[in-house]
Amino acid sequence: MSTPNTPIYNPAEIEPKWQKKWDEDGLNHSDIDPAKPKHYALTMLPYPSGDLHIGHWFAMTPPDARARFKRMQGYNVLFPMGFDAFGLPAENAAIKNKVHPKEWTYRNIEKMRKQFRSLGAMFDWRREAISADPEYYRWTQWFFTQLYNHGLAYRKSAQVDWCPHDNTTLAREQVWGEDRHCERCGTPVIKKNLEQWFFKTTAYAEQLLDFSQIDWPERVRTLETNWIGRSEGAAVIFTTEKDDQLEVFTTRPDTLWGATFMVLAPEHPLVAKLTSVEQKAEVDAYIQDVQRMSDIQRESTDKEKTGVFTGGYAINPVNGRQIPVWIADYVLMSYGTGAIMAVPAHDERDFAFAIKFGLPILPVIDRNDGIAKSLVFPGSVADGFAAQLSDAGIEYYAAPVGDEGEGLFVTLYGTDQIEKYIAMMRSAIQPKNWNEVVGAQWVFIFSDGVRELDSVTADQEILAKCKALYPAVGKNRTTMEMLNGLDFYKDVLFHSEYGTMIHSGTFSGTPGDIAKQKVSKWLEENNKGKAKVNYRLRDWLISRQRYWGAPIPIVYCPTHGAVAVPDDQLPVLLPDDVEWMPTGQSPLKLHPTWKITTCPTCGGPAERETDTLDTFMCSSWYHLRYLSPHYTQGPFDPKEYDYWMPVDTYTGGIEHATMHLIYTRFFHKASRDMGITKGDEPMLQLRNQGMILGEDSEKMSKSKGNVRSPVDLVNSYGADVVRAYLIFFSRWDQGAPWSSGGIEGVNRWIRRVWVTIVEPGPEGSKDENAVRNLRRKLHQTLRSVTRDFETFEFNTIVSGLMELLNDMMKAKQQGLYNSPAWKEAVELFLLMLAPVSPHISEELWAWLGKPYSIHKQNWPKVDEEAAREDEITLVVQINGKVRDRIQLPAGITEEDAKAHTLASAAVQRYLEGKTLRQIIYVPGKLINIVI
RNA sequence: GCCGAAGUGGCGGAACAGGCAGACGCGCACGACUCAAAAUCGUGUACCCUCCGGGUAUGUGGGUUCGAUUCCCACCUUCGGCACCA
Repeated sequence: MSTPNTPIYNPAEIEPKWQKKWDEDGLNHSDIDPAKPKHYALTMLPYPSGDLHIGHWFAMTPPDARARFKRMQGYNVLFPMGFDAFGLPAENAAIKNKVHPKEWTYRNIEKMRKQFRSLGAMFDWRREAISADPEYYRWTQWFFTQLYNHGLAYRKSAQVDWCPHDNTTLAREQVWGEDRHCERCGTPVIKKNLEQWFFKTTAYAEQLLDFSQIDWPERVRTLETNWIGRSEGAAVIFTTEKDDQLEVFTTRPDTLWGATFMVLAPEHPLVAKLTSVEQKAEVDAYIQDVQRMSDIQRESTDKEKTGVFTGGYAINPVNGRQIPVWIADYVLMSYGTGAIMAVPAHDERDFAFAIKFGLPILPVIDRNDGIAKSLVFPGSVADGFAAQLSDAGIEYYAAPVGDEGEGLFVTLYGTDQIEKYIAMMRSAIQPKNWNEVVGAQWVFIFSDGVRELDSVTADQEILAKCKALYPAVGKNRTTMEMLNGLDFYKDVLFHSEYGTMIHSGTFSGTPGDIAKQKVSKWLEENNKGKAKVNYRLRDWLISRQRYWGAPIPIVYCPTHGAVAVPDDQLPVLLPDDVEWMPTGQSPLKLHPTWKITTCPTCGGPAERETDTLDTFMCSSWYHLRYLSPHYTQGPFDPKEYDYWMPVDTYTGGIEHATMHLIYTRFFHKASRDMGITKGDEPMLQLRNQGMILGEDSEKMSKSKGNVRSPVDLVNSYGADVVRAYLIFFSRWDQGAPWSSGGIEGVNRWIRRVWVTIVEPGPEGSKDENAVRNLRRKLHQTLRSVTRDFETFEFNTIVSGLMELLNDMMKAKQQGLYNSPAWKEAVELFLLMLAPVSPHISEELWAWLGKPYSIHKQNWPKVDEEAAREDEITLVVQINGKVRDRIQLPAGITEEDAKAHTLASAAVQRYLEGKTLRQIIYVPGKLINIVI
């Protein structure tokens, strides 16, 4: 009940009041102060899309609270904010609403800035950076010319991903999902051949895999590691009949002797030269087919293998064997060399291809397990195969598989027979009907013994051995399935990495663990290849065929080619007077005069590059621009850099793991090598927030009508309540669906905080126990809140404060109001609340008559004496089950504790008639009696 | 298919060296206040039983241990990423 003297909580009044005062006083300014340790807290900058949504607030509020906590701990904290202001949505809005992108963008920035202020965040707006400002993109362009001059930016014609909706190319990182869609608009991309600019991110692949100097979440490190996709293997040089060198990359140089054919990507430059006259028509037709196919069709894994023989042959450098060269779309021009040696016996894809086209399969790795030395392809072709074996003079033992002759089980005994078999496979004769095989009956070849089998099912010994070796195969499968199943085959052959080499000339018998190195070494010594590491990571495509971005600072001169615009002519300004044509073409290209310029080298007539830079380039260095957003002598003031960098904590969404976070580390490392930045890493610690969903557990979207506007929430509850709720309602790293009931609970709590502190209560109690209890809870809470701020466990900060307030309310009822312990509790409570809900804590701090500002106060220290428990609740277990709880003094000795326990009535009851075996005592916590 | 993360009440979640499972909040039920409602305050709230008391519970099944949400193994489910990468 309010008395006339107690103020009423009115966030609508106090929040703007304090925001204004903090602004006027420059409370949130961060300036270099060598006397203090620095803390650079960075949070990913938003794109100015229109309004701040609840996701922005969820992303920013806990880091803001943590930055405030760090400041109270005595750090000089830099917590800046800015806008990633170039990008497609502005341009789409321009086309749709006939507003200039610049106007649209800056209007949104104005709006969002205001919304940020109502959140009560501690951003130092003097350090705001906007990537679309010429004073910003001048230096984005400068970075480009630096990279260009150091050979890290280059231009090439390549098949690139093109979004037909947004009319621009995309980096590989911006193409998502199974259907290869545009990260922004969801349209499936198509391939185009275009001259584009790239950054050599691949040159840093190895360094990007090294996370030893940074504390980043495992999840992000894994995503990046997979994305970079390091493969160790060897480059092997085959030669063609026409003496061209044909390099392949393989991770399995130990299987070189098993290469029975070669496959090139249809786009491979040697295809035309290799193709024989007879095969030309077929090859051309296939290449046309492939080009017509979309990426999705082509790269679908379940698609049946297609390909054609070129008519050409390549020579295997390890044994001089001629193998046929095929082309197939499962080999990608963009990885490795666009050519592979095919080892169907030990590679699943090659196997499928060989089966389909009747190419030989030659096992060269032994499993060393005494069962399946080698095993080969199908047959509903059993008869033909058997006849072939006989024709080749091979001795074999055969048994039919199944009751109705579904297949043939073949055993070869001894190396001589196997060699003959291999020779047969090498010869070009193959059963004509192999590619008509439908069923999957496998023919097994064993070399460890002779057996005549009546039927496979009868051979219990083999079955038992198989079961022991491959328990997964034996389970729930009939013998037929087991012998026929591809699983079994895969297990035996494709996972034979560490098997001994066989049928490999002088290398036969090489143990699996050293096979790869040994072959690689031999290749290198004989100039036929070398050990090589390959990465899935591609160079970063940075050209965008759009207007609203930083122009690529390049001029094309007929005599000097691509010339970087000199530093003193930067920025290359975007022209404002542009028109949008319905063709979707970049207005820069259509601008009548803008691209006409002179060559910086010779002064002759030249043309500007009309593509703009990927906006991810702007955001790769924004953390540096914050340091000195108006600096004109360089991208940043070195004095500021030396003080603030590197970023201590970086927060943002996980969706940037394979885009921005890779780019910005690349940028930093490349800049370091160009002498611009220092150290190996830009951001030491990274933490990711989860996502807030709508109340229906769906992603918030306007079309679903489940969007919560933070502005409305602030209007109804005040920023302090919204902040506390965002911190409290879920684990920050996970996110959760929004709950309109949940925020009511926090609203009640904030109001209770106000009332508990502001309204008087009964005074004068001398209850020492009550004082002790209050102080203990207070300092225990301080300890846990401090720890939780450090470790980003935000939700338990608020729940801890809730528990403390509950105890304070109890203490107030007990008559502690206005006592020294009460005053201490109120003071520390407000200090702990200050980072979470900065306005109400400032208001109550002032109401208490304390010096302005609460945010400049030091974070309190835990009084360990007060936090100490002086009584413990000893949990008494009997055989691990809780049977009793005993209150005992905290310092009690083990002996006394045991004596007390055994004396308790509850324990006595259980002990009756039982033998006591053992007593386990955990000091201060628990006693377990084993009987 | 490969890589990774996560499974705890009706819900969000807590349990921070292997030691009381379910803190805190939402929701719900009952009560106080009120003519009434809202607000506020109080009490209760995992499940089962024979309700004194006992039993079962942290995705499932095993294991280690005096003792497991926590460690180990296998499996199931969900989510995220990659996907013919040689």
